[in-house]
Amino acid sequence: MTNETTRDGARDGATQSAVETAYHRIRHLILTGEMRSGDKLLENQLAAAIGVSRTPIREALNRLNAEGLVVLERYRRGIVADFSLDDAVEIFRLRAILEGHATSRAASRISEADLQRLQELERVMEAQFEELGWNEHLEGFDKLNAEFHAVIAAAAESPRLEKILASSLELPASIFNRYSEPVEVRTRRTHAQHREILAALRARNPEWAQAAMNAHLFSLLPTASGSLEHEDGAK
Amino acid sequence: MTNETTRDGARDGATQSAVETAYHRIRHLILTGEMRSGDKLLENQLAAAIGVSRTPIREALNRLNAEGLVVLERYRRGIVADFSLDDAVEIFRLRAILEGHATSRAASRISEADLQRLQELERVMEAQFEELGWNEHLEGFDKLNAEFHAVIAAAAESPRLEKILASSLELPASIFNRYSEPVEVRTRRTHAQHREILAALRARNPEWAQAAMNAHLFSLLPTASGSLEHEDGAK
DNA sequence: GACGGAATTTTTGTATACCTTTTGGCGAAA
DNA sequence: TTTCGCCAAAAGGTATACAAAAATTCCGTC
Repeated sequence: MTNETTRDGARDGATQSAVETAYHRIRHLILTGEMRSGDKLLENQLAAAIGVSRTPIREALNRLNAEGLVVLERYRRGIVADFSLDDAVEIFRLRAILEGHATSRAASRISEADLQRLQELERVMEAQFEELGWNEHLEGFDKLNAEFHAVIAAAAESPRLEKILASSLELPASIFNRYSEPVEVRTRRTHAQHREILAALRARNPEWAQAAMNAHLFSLLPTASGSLEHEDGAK
Repeated sequence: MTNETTRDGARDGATQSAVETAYHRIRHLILTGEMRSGDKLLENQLAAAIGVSRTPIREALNRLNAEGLVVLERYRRGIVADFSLDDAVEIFRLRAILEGHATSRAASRISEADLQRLQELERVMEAQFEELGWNEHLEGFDKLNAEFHAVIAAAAESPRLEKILASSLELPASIFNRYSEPVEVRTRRTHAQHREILAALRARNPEWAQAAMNAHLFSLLPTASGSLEHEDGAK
């Protein structure tokens, strides 16, 4: 029962702590949609599934609670947070403000190496899209896209800003896809916008970079007309 | 030694949890300057002082770590975070951006009751200042001022924005006073600025309100010339 | 059959015990 | 005297035990 690692993907050199393991595992479950809004998060169950005791599970849940991904109430079972359309809009609005600011700062600070990295990331994203088509490229895309934005956030050289963007303004991909335009519509535009952001950073033009990032994020901003046809029978 | 409450100010009706107690107590120690940057936060010691076990202490320290007030490293003793001038500038810049946005939103949403509350808060702040003078009014001022800003943040009706402002962009008062202009210079101006923000909110003018809040915060933004004469022997 | 409430089970909150790692000191060798 | 390394003490990390609250079940009553 209590062998150390039941099965894991994150087994690098330095053994990571039990709470890190638990945190990333649970977070992944939520962000990928394997656990859906309202699902119960039972400490014992999670502890057994991940192979650690309740203590690190509780610590992980508290972090996720602070990040807004789970809802904890005293003596009540934790549940996966629910994201309404309003929540999605709020998150994108705040992302636009903060990531726009970050991009502006990055324009005058980013290193040549980071610019190369951004270009490489975008190149791979577009190549995967050409190769795999609309839907199959999504799994790889999310990861690469996250790093694209993370590189820019880091280049802003504002640690608190970086942390807020990374931890307080996340949205599960499933929720995002529910409220946003369908992939087919937004993919090509996203690539064009990424290229423009990159160009603005290369030009070291803060205003342009900020505006391009804002345009990118606001174009993704969920609308009531997002994709009403989805309506599956879950509810 | 281990009686439940050695001494406390937060003893309301509903018994609050041990971690809440610990969190608020430790946070207060840091924000008021009773514990200074670099001071060691030993779990056993805090547990004994507050009268709970290590478990809630650890939870509280983790929250404070996420908020940036303490620094935790695996297997290392926690310490009170150090705030450089750059940190203070960063915090004020982000506060200006986010609180400006919040004030803009508040202008078109704030209730009459909240406007009354803001006016009352400002009235008391000014009265205490007139009565007590430059320095003695400070303890009361910090609390009232915090509520003034909190009321506006709440009126923006953006829960994540409110949470970020309340938890990720705090600065210990002692640090603030170290880097900012001396009280005598800023107090009267602060009151005038508060009145202007209130007027802009009353006028329900988002641009004005945002600009007034920005002016308020940027005027407080620490500068290298802040108060260089302090130079005590700590360093 | 539906409703209400008490007993039981489940689940979370806190304390404590145990393990791993760091920290600091002491002594030997250079 | 300094430095290195080892050992003991201290501190954090995790597991487990116990307490308190909530969720659920099971009856009895209407």
